[in-house]
Amino acid sequence: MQSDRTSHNQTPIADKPLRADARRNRDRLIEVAAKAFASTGVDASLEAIAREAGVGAGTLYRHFPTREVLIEAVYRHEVEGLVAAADELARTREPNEALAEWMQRFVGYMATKRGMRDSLRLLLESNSPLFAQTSGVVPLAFKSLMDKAVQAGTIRPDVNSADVLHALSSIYSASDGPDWQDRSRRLVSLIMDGLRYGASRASK
Amino acid sequence: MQSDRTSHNQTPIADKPLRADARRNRDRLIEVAAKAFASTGVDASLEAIAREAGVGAGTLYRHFPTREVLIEAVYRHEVEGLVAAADELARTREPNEALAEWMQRFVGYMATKRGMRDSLRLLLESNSPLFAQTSGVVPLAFKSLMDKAVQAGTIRPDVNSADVLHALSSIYSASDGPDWQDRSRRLVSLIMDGLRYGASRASK
DNA sequence: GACCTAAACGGAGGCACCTCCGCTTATCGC
DNA sequence: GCGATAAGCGGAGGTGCCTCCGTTTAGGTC
Repeated sequence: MQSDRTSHNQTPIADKPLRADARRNRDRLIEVAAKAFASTGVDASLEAIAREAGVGAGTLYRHFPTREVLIEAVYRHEVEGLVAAADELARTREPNEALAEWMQRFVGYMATKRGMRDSLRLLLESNSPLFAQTSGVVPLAFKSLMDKAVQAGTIRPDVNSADVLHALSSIYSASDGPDWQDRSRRLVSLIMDGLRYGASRASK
Repeated sequence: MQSDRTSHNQTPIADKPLRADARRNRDRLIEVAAKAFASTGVDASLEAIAREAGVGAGTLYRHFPTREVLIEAVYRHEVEGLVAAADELARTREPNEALAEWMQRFVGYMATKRGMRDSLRLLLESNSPLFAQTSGVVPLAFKSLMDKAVQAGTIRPDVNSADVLHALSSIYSASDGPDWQDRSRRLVSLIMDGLRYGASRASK
């Protein structure tokens, strides 16, 4: 329970025990920033974000000294959300259903984050430490969902999960027209049907 | 004298006939900006530049809508200056002397522009149209100076001008210590002596 | 529950960016 | 020279960035 006898709590990613109010403000800032970045883009006014979160500019800058740090935090939060959703679905739904649902969420999620597209791409290309930490966890979570469905026999076993994820990402990239929402949904369904095709058990 | 009968003066790089006051302000802005960029770096306050040039912010932004445009203009101006100096020296001095003098100027010039180093490198790497227009004129001017000295017999003929220019650039890059000024001067002299070594005629 | 202190807050203030628009002036035809 | 007028000027103003520091408060101690 307690291992902080020595004072070297400098673990690479120390989850320092923030004070309750600090943690509240931090979370709220990330939440508001995610919305702002998604709609306005990553150039959204930091002061506006602070204002909407109900804190002063000083608080924002204390938590996130630069815009980049805030962007990273938002990205990390979103990734965690996707993984958590996968876990939750895996626990509460049938494998087949969980997979289909998560795929829809993934594309919908990506599409709403249009504003962050460019900077995320930059982040991925740079050698940011963030990437090392979050890289791969989404594909991993997705693979796990697919494996479960394969085991249940509702989708075919001969499809590479990375390929499917890549396809989903492409859909997001192409989400530009006025009706991209519906089209994306249909495309995802199509992919899901492809997975079902020739499975050992019919899936509803 | 006048070829503007038709209204298509949209040459790629139109040297539009600016009004006298506009041209004055423009030149003054470039001059001040060059100094500011060299000392403070390319992040120098644009408002400060406008103030020092004795014009309003509006005037600066009308001439140079973005910081990048201003940087480009400064760079272009500097390149033109170097080329003009080469022409002038070639006309008014002995080939041998002209070459030595220009080399010293080149290094001195580069050294004072430390603040622009990074952004210039960026400019060179990017596919800015600026580069296509100015690329090569400095090496060309330098080669011309060297050729004249070779013809006069005061330097040896078997040295590649591009190599020498590259050496001069290196000196500039290494100009970091407290006495870089003197050291640079000595290094340039050394290179010049190397060029003289074994020339057909002794040069003073 | 009272008190203490380090942690956290938040907003005023200083600086910079950039735009907008009423005023000034160079230039040209007469 | 003398308008006319388009070109140019410049600074006020609205916004955003970021810091600094006096004030507030969470969370532990007795």
